Amino acid sequence: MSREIERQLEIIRRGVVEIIPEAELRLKLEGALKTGRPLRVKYGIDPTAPDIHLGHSVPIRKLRDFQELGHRVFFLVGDFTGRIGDPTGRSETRTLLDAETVERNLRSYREQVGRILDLNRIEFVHNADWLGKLTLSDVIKTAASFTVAQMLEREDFSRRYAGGNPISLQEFLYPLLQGYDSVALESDIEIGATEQKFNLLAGRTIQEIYGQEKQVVITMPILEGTDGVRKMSKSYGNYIPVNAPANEMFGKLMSIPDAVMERYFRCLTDRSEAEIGALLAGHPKEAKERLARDVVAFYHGEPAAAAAAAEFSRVFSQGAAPDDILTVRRPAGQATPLLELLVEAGLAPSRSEARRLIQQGGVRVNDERVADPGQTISGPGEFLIKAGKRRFLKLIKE
RNA sequence: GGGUAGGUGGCGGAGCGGCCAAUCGCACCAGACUGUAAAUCUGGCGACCGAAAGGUCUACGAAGGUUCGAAUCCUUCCCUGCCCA
Repeated sequence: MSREIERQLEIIRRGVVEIIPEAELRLKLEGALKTGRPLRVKYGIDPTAPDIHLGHSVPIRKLRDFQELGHRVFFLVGDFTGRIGDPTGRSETRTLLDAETVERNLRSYREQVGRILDLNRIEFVHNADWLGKLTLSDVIKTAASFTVAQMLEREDFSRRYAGGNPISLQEFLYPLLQGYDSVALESDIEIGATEQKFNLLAGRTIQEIYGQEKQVVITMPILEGTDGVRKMSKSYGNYIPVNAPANEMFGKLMSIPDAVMERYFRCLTDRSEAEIGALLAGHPKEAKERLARDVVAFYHGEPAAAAAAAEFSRVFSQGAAPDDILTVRRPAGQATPLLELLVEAGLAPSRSEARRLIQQGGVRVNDERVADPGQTISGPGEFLIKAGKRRFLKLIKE
């Protein structure tokens, strides 16, 4: 039995930042094994952000570990707390989402998360079910367990406070409510990114006031985005969606700086430390290709990953056009103005931009650089238009 | 409630009557270099017209006003920080 516990602990420890406290986790695992009652693992999600990217996949992959170890994974949909908005610094009061929107977001969420773990073994719960029923006395009881000074320990609060930026009082409620969720769920373990640490720990405090056994907190690293510097986030534009097509996912993975390859291996693949070490000791490009293939294979399967790798090498190493390329047909009888074509096909956002692109030598037609923004294309025939490094268009004049 | 400082482009942050579509930094785009990297260098970076020079329109919290002319002055309103209660 202790061997089984060690086995589970080893899997759980992999890739985590902190387990608070690990001794309690061991006890909980022992209890679960003894009674045959699996642990309840909580993970909170925000119903306003249905775009799941590889950064989100880090904690979700950890949930997958728990799922495979036979524990119960709960996805807690923050449909109530979503009204408050997690204090991320740029928070503003969010408009209340109607049930329909929450439902639609959740469907999209499920579809995406289903790419990472088994949906049939996940329980989705909504915190509006209980938070909406709390009385003012309940809220006061919960609020009494924290002081303002404790709240201000939270990094984003202290930073904003020190910087003279606004902190809305309701933001203080967020960790309290998230903590209460743990009470309602009788959570044994809560998983979140390191930036969630304060909120996760609040769960322990609040469970204690309600006389429950405290949850164990597991924090997961925050993955850098494709810029290699800032955290992966949709608003920074440095993210890789989990539902990105294989080729796109591969390309984006290849664009990360070498320095974060190690992080990506650890957070996104199942490679062992020894394997990672060996790969990093070799040629960086090969290591990065391995990384990209591993990750793409996880989401799209090995054949698709191999195809993406081949396509990548063809398009970018050799500068050839990709397979599936946007194609536009125009009558051969009249000259097609290149400027308009670029905008209409979405290769440039505006005519001004398209003009700039041409003036800067960023546009090629059949591999020949275009110098004149007034250039037109006359047919008949096929023309391969390339804008910048990775935007292609095929024009057929017929 | 009183005092005081502010609200400028995706962000930070200059400007404080005309030379401002707005210095600069970040982000972003293109070119060079390369391992499609990253770093670096060069150029660009509101929209529309133009080969270009240049022109037109929309923008500096909101609405009015003063002026030949306002991001810059005045009035009202909205929002925020700080200090005092």
